Parts: sequence; C-alpha cells; structure tokens
Amino acid sequence: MWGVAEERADEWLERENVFRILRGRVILVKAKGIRGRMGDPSRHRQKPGKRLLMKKRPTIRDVAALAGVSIATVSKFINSTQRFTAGVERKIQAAIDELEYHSNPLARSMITGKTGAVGVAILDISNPHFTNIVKGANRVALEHGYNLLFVDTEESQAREDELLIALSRRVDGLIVSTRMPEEQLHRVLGFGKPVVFSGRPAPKGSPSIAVDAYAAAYMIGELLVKQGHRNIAYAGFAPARPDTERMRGLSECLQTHGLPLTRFEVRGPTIVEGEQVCAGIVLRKDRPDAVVCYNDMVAIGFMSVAKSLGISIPDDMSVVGIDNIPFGRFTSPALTTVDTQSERLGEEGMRMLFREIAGEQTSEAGHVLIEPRLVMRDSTRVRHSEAAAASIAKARKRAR
Amino acid sequence: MWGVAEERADEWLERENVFRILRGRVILVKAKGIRGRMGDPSRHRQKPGKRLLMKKRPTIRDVAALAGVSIATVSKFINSTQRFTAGVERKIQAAIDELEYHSNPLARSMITGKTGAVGVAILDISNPHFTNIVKGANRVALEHGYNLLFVDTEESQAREDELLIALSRRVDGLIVSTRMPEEQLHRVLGFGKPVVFSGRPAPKGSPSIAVDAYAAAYMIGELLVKQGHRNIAYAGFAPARPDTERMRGLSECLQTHGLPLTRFEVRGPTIVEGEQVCAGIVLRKDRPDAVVCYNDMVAIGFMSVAKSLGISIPDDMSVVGIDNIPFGRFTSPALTTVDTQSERLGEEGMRMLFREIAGEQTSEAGHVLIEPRLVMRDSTRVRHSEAAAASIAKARKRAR
DNA sequence: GTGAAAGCGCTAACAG
DNA sequence: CTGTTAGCGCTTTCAC
Repeated sequence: MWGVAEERADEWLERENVFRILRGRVILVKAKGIRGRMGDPSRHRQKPGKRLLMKKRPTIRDVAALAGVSIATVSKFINSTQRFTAGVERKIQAAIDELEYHSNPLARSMITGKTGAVGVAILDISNPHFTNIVKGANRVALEHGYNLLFVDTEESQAREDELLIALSRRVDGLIVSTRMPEEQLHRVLGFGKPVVFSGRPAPKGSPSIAVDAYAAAYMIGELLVKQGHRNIAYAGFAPARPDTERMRGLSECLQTHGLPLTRFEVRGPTIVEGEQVCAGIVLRKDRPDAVVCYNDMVAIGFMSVAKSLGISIPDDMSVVGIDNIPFGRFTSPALTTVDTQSERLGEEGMRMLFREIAGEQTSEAGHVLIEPRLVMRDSTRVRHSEAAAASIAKARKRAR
Repeated sequence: MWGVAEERADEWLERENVFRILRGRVILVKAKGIRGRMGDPSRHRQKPGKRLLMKKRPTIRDVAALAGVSIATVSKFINSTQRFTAGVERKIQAAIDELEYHSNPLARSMITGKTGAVGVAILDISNPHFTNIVKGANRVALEHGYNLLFVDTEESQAREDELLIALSRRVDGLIVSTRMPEEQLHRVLGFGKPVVFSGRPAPKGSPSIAVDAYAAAYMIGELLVKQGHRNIAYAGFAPARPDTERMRGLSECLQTHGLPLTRFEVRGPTIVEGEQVCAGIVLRKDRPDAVVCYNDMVAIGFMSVAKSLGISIPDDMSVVGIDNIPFGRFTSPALTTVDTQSERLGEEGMRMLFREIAGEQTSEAGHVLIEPRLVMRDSTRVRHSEAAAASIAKARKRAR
C-alpha cells in the first residue's frame, strides 16, 4: 500500500512574488509583493533599521540634565539605594519617561562586578533531556530576575574552552555540563565564577548536581530481573559521564542475581545512533531478551529499527530507556524508562548556583543527587517465570 | 495484562549517605559519603569557591606592567589592530599566557558598543520547533564568533517587555518570536538594536523570516483532497501568529474544491492540549475524516487520545501535523506533516541578523519565506475514490 | 612603532 | 538630602 514510505512532495503549489529559500539559497522570485506583505521596494532606500540605530540611547547624564539634578542622584534613584524629596523623584521619573531611558547593564556590571545574568553550558539542546534542564534553569533564573545565557558545546566541541571562558565573563555564575576530562575541570573553576557542574560530580570543593545514575540503572536491572529477563544487554555511550555509573548500577544489580550483562556501544546519545546499533544486537544468534539503552533517544531509534526488522517489542524483546523525555509516552510501544527529572535538575542546579552566588556556603554544597523514578510503560513485559509476575504484582500494589 | 498502565515505582532500592532531592525538598540522608564521593564535611569550612573568587582576574594593566609596555600597546596587540616589533609581541604574549589573561568583554563592549552576543527570544523552548530554531541560530552565531543569549518568554509572559529590553541591552541584535500585537512591535524596534522577527511578518522596514504558513496549509489541503477526504477539520490555535495563515491556506484550498472546513480550538500548541481537544472532535456525530492540527505537538496528543477512544488512525480518520519535529517519525502511526525547517529558519534568521548588524541593507531585507515541504507518513490514507488514488500515485511518481 | 590621555556609562564613597 | 570625585577595564585618537 502506498503512504507507508516517507517522501517529500515539493512544488505542489504555484506561488509567486516571494523571497524564498530554495535549495539552500535565498532567492528573489519576482518582486511584486505577495498579499501586500512585501511592500514597495522604495523602503529599502530608507535604510530600515539604520535610522533607528542612529537615535542614540539616552544616558544617565541626559536624564540628570533634563531633571536638573546630578547624575549621582539619578543613579541612586534608579537603584533605589536612596530616597529623595517627592519633587525631585517626580522630576527624575518624568525625565526617565520622556527619554525612555533604560540604564546600561554593561556599564553597571563593570562597576558592581555583577552582570545580572547566569549561564548554562549544555551538550546538545536538541536532546530533550538538556532542553528540559534549560527550561528549569531558565525558570529559576527569571524568578531571580536574571537573564540566561546559553552555550551548546556540541556545536563546537573544539572551542569548548573558549566558549566557556567567554560565557563565564558575561555571567555571575554558570551551570556546566561537559565531557571534559576530570583533570581539566579545575580550569573551569579557575574562571573565578561560581560554578555548578551538572551531570557529574564536581572536583572537591565545588557543588554539582546529577541524577543518581547508579540508582537509575539499578532500578532498571531490578525491574528486568523481576520480569524474568535473563539475557540482558546495555547499549552504552562511554564518552558520556553518566555512562560509567549506569553501567555499574546495572551490572552490580545483575551480578547480585547471578546474571551476566553484555555491553554494546553507541556512538552518540541520539536517535540515529540507536538506529545504527540495533541490527548488531537483535540479529545476533544469542539475542538478548532485554536491552537497556543509554537514554530514551537511543531507545527510540532502537525500537524503530527493531520493529522494521520484524522484532516485536516487548514480545520478542524488552527495551528500556533513561531520561523519560516527553515523547517516550507516544512511541509504539510506549517506552519504559527512568525519569531523570531533567527540568528539576535544571531548577535545583540553578538554585544551588544562586546560593553559591549569594555566598551561602551551606552544608548542602557537595554532590546533590536527584532521585530517579521508574516509569513503567509497554516496552517491557514479563517473561517466563510466574513467580516474577507475582512479585511484580505485589510491587505494583505497594506503589499505589 | 499488567505493564500497560503507566506508573512510578520509587524506593525499590535502599541507598544511603546521599543528599537526595525527595518530594521536592533537598534533604540530607545520613552524612557519611557514598562511594567516596561526598568527601569529608571539613571542606565546607574552606568556603569552597570563595577562595577562588578572591583571586582577582588580571587586567590589561597587569599584562602591560609585566610585559613592560603601555596598556595601549597591549590593547592594540590583543585586537590585532596593529603589529609591533617581534620582541614586544613576544613579551606581551608571554605576559598574557603567564597571567592567563582574558580581556573583559564588558569593558570592551562599553566602548565599542558591540557586545559580541546575539539574542534569541522564543515562546517555549520545550517545543522542538523552537528548540531547533535555537539550535540553528546558535550554530550561525558561533560561526560568527558570537555568544547566544536566550529568553523563553513563555516562562514569564507578563514580563515579556522587560525581558526583551534587558536582552536587547546585552546583545548586538536579536531574533524575536512573539505573540505581541502588531501595534506594539514598534517598541521592540525602539530598542535601537537590529531585530529580525521570526514566525511573522515584521512592521515595514524590518526584516523577518517565517515559514510560508499559507503554503504549508495549502499543501496539506491539496493532499487531503486528493486522498479523497471530504469532511476536514482544523484544530487551530488562534493566539499564535501563523494560525491565521494556516487557516487561510487550508480554507482557500478547500474552497477551491468546494469543500467546507470545520474549525476547532486548542488552548495551546502542546501535546496536552491536543489530548484535550480530541474527544470533542472524534466523538461528534459528524466526525471529520481528516483533522489538521495546529502543529505536531497537538497532533501527537490528538492521535494518542483518538487511539484510546478506539479510533483507528488513519483508517477511521487521517491526522496531519505541522512542523516535522523529529519525533513525528516515531509515533504510531508515523505522523504525516509539513516540514517547516525550523533549524534552517534559525540559521537563516541569524544570517539575516548578522547582515543587518553589518549594516548591509541588501535588497533581501523584507519578509523572507521559507519553503515548507510535505512529509508523507502513515497518519493519512486514501479514502473511497479510485480516481483520487490514481492521481496520488501519479504525484508520487513525479516526486521521485 | 609606542605611549599618554581622554573617555564609554555608570556606581560608590565621601563631602557638603 | 544632594553633589563631587574617582574610577571599573578597556579602546582610541593623537602626539612623540
């Protein structure tokens, strides 16, 4: 039947008079304007934007002059560091309003040493795990009246150092996710700004926050064992920090039950790599009856290819992810995973950062672990053993 | 069978000696350190971080002193605005290396008026459409040696103005997505910084970039009609800018074919709202044979609930999304959608912004439209008419 | 080629 | 209460 294949159908429609981006280039297709939007070409002669740029922004001096007071007075008024007589305050406010004055944060920062911004460096904004960290971090930053700067280091790994340095100089503190080797982390601390490391333990003396990867993996191991799986594989991603802990949690758990663990490697924590690794796992003669994926992205790619190889999940094989990205609910089958509470990670990380910025050296500094939670859906199922099923049923009841 | 229901199973594992975040609070569970990571409590007395903050960063003056030259010389050397005798350059470089000097971008910005950063204001980083815009924008920004600042306005709609102002003062230009009424956009332009509006046409004189929403919707209309659908619904989200164009594209297309369009409203461009709106559409006696969703998120939610209501997609009903978010491939059935090329939108938008920053007023300024592409997957199918099927088959052949 | 001096826009003592 | 003064760290003429 048609419709199953994925394809693109361009050019179904004839349109015109539009600047289009076609085959990677911006080209002008005719020049008459479409639905009145393009406007007449004459406006280009106006140097749009330029005109606006010309209008110099008013400075504190302009305000002071217009209000007939000194700039110091204006400064104090703006920062509400001092009250003045009603008349003066009214005049200043009027001047500010009239000039539409807004203070220049850069100038202020230079003196105060505070920037009013915090930074987040993450590995890949496309990964919902990191997206949610940013979301959470941003929320808390805004609550504190701070702006958020962000750097996606994946985009330019070679320049990670440079990027972090540049970022650090623009902010009052940063949250950093990095695969940088342990021995180089001190460089980040050397920036002289408060730092919270995320996703890995920090060097002694600095705070960090991460999900308890060991526990997450251990939970998954327990689940799979209780469900009766006996031949379990882990599709890991060694370069990532949490990989070690996940591997250890899983293997220690299985070891407790006298079960082996087979390890496979993906080349990235992505859907594509999950797709790549799949065949090598499901087509081997000793096919695992369950595979734990480095994260949900890998699991999604894995399940997709498995399906196309005629492997039924969970009937032929169980699949588990890690992270609980929002879309895991909508795969087919819905993905069993462990919730790493990414958004909360971002929120708590930012709170820690603000505590550090405020100079509070509470006893909480250190490595904060976020508790993972098992999210059971349909990509795993009970195998063989009746006993296992019963035990799980009990667990479910307890969980309510 | 068990395993179908989604549930969380906490506390399967007994762990200890960890700072955990449990039930929303950070609590300390014992204090002995886990696997050697927590370290001894004594380090808290060291005021970690504080010590590092003490170490003042070297300034250009320090470098000049150490190198035995004037600060002006150092400045010119750093900015490569002038060459010096080899000996001098070597000494300066040595001093820089020894002190690990990095120039303070804030101080530089104050003088040059350039910040070396660009800003992106988006509506919701959780929406993969925007995530990809940021991804693309960030890539281009980095290529140009710029940092990216970002603001998620959804997080604080009430403060949108304030956020944009603060952002604008820290950057050399910004890309703005906003639902702000037309008549308020001039305020954004009033910031005096180059702006590219994304997702909507800009006021006269400023550049903007968007996917051609009209074309996208028109394409979908054509597809559905050719597939033989006769009772088509649109689950729109009126507050969003592209909604109008999508609605218009769809209805004009259907009108051409003498077909009606029924409109429904979602209360947000999210999965949850797609779930909410579903029942009201599929349970009405005159059930549509196809529903076009405001975006992929809505479509995903919609399909999920439809399935649970016993509606088979695409057999009972076709569903189409817009955006082509990465996860649309992995829903069940895979989602037919229109690719809005979000990442490219971000890239091109940033390129436009840099052109504007550079002061190039090319003839390209204006409203740039990105060409959408139909992505046919499995959530739509041919209905009834043999003729339609044949015509589609021909279209497919042409598309190859 | 190199350096002295004048600020960028603002804050933070300290005077008055 | 209000103003004066001295910079923050850097760039940028303009002399030497």
